[in-house]
Amino acid sequence: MQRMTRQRQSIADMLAATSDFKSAQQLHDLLRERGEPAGLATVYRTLQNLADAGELDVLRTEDGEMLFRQCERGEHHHHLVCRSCGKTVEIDGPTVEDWATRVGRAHGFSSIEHTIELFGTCEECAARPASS
Amino acid sequence: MQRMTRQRQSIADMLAATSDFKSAQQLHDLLRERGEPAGLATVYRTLQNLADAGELDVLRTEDGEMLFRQCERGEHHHHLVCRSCGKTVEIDGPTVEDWATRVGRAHGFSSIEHTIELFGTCEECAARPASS
DNA sequence: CAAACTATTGATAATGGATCTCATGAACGC
DNA sequence: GCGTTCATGAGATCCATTATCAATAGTTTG
Repeated sequence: MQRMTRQRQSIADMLAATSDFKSAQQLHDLLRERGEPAGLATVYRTLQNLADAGELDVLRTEDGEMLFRQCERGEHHHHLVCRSCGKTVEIDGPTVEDWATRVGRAHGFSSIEHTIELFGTCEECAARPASS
Repeated sequence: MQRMTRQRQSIADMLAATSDFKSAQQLHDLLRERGEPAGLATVYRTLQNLADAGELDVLRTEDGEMLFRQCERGEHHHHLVCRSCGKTVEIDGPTVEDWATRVGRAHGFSSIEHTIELFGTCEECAARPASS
């Protein structure tokens, strides 16, 4: 049975409140700062569960760290992520979807899936010299 | 100065001989089996160098492991990878490249990079019931 | 060819994200 | 409340990758 605990509630709230991709560690820190601490293991577990349930989108940074985000739309879409602050824009690209399956088929591949993520520096971070 | 050592030669040969994406660990094992062992650190370092020099393409598996492959073309391109046998086809998509930067700019992002990989089942693997 | 110079190697330690362990604590049905 | 059972979390563990650094081996030079 699935129980609603204070930690799960906090994590869910946190995710609902932000619109950026965050790592488990970041969430762990944010929760502590907010005075609603949760064990790191719990954060990881909860994120895993939510991701499995399809309630979170997951992606990996260049250095392999997992980032999570609660997305507005449930349907398939992609992301434009600021590599310095995590700011995220949801993108859909019918053009690209078509291109992907078309190219796949052309080479005799079936059950085609694709990974498409865009990374860049958002306006604010580009303006700022270099801080956190 | 860049020196040509036995290890580097072996690793380069190994990469030239295969057409599939391989992990550092796999290459390390293959080299040992072949009787041309190289330290794991050396394998990682060499792969890193080659990748930095743009002579290798890198991608990450779902569980975050890095895979390397020597691609025919030096220019930017993407891959269509068979998820069951690793067969890889090099893809280029001018359409997609444009789309990526266009979308990025439209949202005020700069220094835009993108990750686009296609996964599917190749003809041979689709025909075969289920083996390795 | 040998000495000297220095890039490279590699066994091993260190890192760091993610997962596992398991005794303790908290949800919730009754 | 009570008890059953799931959840928590501090710390151990895993595993890919990177750093350390003394020993080794390309290269150059005399």
